[in-house]
Amino acid sequence: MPVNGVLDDRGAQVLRHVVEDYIETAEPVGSRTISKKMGQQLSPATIRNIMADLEEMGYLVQPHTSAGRVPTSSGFRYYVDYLLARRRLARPERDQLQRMAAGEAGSASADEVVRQFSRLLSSLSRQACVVVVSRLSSQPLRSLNLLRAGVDRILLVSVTQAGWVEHRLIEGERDLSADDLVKINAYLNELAAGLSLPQMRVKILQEMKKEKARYDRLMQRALLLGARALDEGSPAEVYVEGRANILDKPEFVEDVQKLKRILRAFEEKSIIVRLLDRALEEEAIQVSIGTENPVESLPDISVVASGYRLGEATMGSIGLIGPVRMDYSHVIPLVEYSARLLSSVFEHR
DNA sequence: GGTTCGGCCATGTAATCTTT
DNA sequence: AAAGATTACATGGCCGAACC
Repeated sequence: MPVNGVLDDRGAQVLRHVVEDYIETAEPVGSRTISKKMGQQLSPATIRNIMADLEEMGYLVQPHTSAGRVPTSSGFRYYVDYLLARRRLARPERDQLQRMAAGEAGSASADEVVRQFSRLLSSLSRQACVVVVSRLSSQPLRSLNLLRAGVDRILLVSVTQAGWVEHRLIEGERDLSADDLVKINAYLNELAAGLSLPQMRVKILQEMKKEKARYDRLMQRALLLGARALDEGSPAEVYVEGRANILDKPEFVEDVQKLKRILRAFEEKSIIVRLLDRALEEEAIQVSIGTENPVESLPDISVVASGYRLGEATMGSIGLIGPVRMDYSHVIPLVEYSARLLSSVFEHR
C-alpha cells in the first residue's frame, strides 16, 4: 500500500465500501461486512490489513478497539474527489424541481421563489436546506419608494430588478409632507435607474455637491434622506428549511450537545452565511466536509452549496447542511441542478 | 440505583497456505 | 522464494442481564 495518500485499487474499493456502508447505517463498519460486500473476493482478515493501512493514512478511525471503522473527513474527501460515481439526478426529482421552477417563474415575490426551492430541496434530500441571498445591494434597482410610516418615521421600500424587496425605516423625519415625498420619490427614481444601492449612494453624494450650489432645499433634503437610508449595507437574507431533518440523523440524536450547537447555528444568520460563503465566490459547486467547513465549532456537519446568479452577478447561494455522513452522490447533483434552475428562473423574470 | 459478568463482535497477529 | 491471502486464536470493549 503506497503511503503518499494515493490508494491502489484495492484500498480504494475498500474505502468506497466503508464510506457507502457508513452513509447507509451510521454504524462503524467491520471487516466481515466489507468482505461480504465485495463478494468474498477477500477474506475479512485481508480486509482488516487494508483497513489498518487506511487508518494509518488517516482515512479511517476506530471509535474504540474492537469496533468497526468510521471514515474521517479526509476519508470522505477522498471518496468525493476520486471514488464517487457521478450519478445523474433521477428523472422524478428533476421533473419535480422543473415543475416547481416553472410554477414559480411568474411569482411576483423573489423570496417566495427561493423559499419554495429551499422547501423542495430539503424534502428531496432529507437534509436541512439553506438559501442565502446576499449582495442584495449589488443588484440593479427597479424602483425606490419613500412612504410615511408614522409621525416621525419614513419607510424606504426598494425593489430590485430580479424582484427582491427590501424595507428600511428612517427615524426622526417629521416635517416632510406627503406631497414632498412624492416629489422626492420621483427625483430619486430618476437617479436610481439601473443602479445598485451602493452605486446609487455614490451618485447621491455627487449630486449633493452640485445641489449645494443650486440651493434647492427639497432636493437637498431628498439626497440627505437617500444617503441616510443607504448608509449601512444591506444584510444578507437567510432562509432555512427542513431543520427537523437533522433530528432524524442518529449521530446527532445520540449526542445532544452536537444537536444543540447545530440548531443554534441555524438561528444565527452570520454563521449560516459563513458556511455558504465560499459558494458565493466560486462558480462550481462547493463541498465542505466536516472539519473543512469554515465554522470550527461545527466539525460534524458538511455543506454542499452552489452559487446562483443573475447574469454576471452572483445573487446568493443555495446549499444543504447535514451530517458528514451525507449521500454525496445524491446530494451533489441535486444542489447543482437546483442552483442552475434557480439562476434560470431569475434570468427569465 | 449502581456494579459485575458473560456473550458478542471486531480486532491484531502468528502460523499456514497460495500465487506468481 | 517472496509476497500476498487465509486461518485460527487471543484480546479488548460494548451491552444487556443478573445481581447486590
